[in-house]
Amino acid sequence: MFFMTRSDQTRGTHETSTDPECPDLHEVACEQCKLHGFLALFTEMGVESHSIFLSRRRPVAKGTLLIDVGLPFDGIYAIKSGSFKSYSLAEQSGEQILGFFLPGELIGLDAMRSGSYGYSVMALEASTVCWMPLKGLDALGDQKTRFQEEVIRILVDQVQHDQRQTLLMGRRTAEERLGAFLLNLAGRYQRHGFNGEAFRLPMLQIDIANYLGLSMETVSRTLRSFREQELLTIQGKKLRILNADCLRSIAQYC
Amino acid sequence: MFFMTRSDQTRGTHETSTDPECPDLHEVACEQCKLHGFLALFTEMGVESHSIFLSRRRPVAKGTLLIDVGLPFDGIYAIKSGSFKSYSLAEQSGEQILGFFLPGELIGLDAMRSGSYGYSVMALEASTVCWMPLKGLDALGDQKTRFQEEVIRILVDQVQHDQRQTLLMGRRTAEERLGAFLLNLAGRYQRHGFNGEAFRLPMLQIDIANYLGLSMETVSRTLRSFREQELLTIQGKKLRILNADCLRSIAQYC
DNA sequence: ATCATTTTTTGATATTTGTCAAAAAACTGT
DNA sequence: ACAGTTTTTTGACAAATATCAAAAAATGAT
Repeated sequence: MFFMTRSDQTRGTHETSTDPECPDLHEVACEQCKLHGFLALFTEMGVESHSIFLSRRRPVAKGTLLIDVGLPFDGIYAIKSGSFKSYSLAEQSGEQILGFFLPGELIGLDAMRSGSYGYSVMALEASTVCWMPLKGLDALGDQKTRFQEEVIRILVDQVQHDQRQTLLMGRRTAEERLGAFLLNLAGRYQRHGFNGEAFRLPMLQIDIANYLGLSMETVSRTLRSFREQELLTIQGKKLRILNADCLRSIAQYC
Repeated sequence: MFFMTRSDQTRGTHETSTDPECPDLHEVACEQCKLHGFLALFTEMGVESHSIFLSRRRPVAKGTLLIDVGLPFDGIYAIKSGSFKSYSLAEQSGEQILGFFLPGELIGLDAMRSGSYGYSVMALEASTVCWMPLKGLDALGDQKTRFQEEVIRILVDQVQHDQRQTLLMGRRTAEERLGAFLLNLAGRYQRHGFNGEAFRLPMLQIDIANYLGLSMETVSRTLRSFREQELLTIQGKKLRILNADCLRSIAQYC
């Protein structure tokens, strides 16, 4: 009671040193990026096909729209560093968060078929992306098959991710949802070569709440409860998972 | 108050005639089935490739496992008639419903990559399926490209469906979830050539509850509320949507 | 560093939903 | 048609979460 307040234990002020193992900005190596499978393929295919799919690096400032709903499909984006949220605007309830994107992940492949993007995508922080126009596929001839295999691989991964996500959202309690959400982020960071125990939580709590179908206040209170159970610590936007096993048992499916 | 009870208005006994427009069993025409795109492709390709993908009709009794978790991938199934649920078994909370499958829909394409099915699939009623072994793809040579385009098309559809589903699950209230669930089913029936206003609800309410992360009792009470608002009627397993606009405004995103 | 703005936290209260128990209704097989 | 079983419905109450209002903390700009 008189030793330390919870605040002293778990939340840093701007003077407190932050977690040294947690990077200030996540930047994925090209080898860890989902675009890499494509690129490796093009290298094998030779220069001419590679030129069709020229990938260009581009910075995106915080709050900028990378994709606006309804824009014609012009290719896919890979996140090099930073993070994004995708959302749609519903008449009645305003913005609805559809998902978050982390370094190494692809945006927009699902718009290939309909021909236009069905959502908007905004940078949550200063970020960089690589862009791949995906035009002139037919010029590849029979090598197109290899390309398609890669597309199928990625789509199947995405189907599995989305289904796990649906499961997550079906969970009842705020603890289950938020726990599963954090473990989901941890797994995605780890899959791309980052520390899955200490990472940035780049989105606002109000966006997490919107995404998980909870109120902002419940997200805040549940995070406090996790801190009090010593499952994790939060310093600013930096999160450290202290007891992943326990968090997993709370989240139930991950 | 003394005219009719709600029960008289909206629920039939076994003597009451059921909705004539709602079929007792949904059976999709081959032209409406997602497998049809494949089949059309094989016809174009000639007999030899068609023989690789020989599709066989097969009845499945109620309660039978079509797929058991962990079984090696041996092809995809298309539902000709009836319905199925997919589920996984979690240590702690038992069965977790992952989704429902209706006539015209495909099961198992996402297991192509991992090589084994990640869930079990059980018939909710007496059903028939078509099976396509998906082996010997390489023998197709450069026609494989056409096949893969079809796979991509289906996977993209599935990604979009799953993302809409995730959205559904993120909705807070029981009315929003159940309304969105029913409209989702309606859309899927309609897409395969059935009446989207009067259709069977082949699954148990307890399975709907499990899937939506609600209690069985809340599902029952919410359906009653929908009946009292004259948004729909239910006679046994037969559902009729009376006021889709209002249901849509309750469900918010559909 | 300071001030204005945004974001998070906290408390009090209302609403929604889950849980438990029991009754009613629907389904199943004979 | 009947009896046993499963499924759905209902009521009472407990638990979880939303909402509203206000304070505290963090962030951003000058």
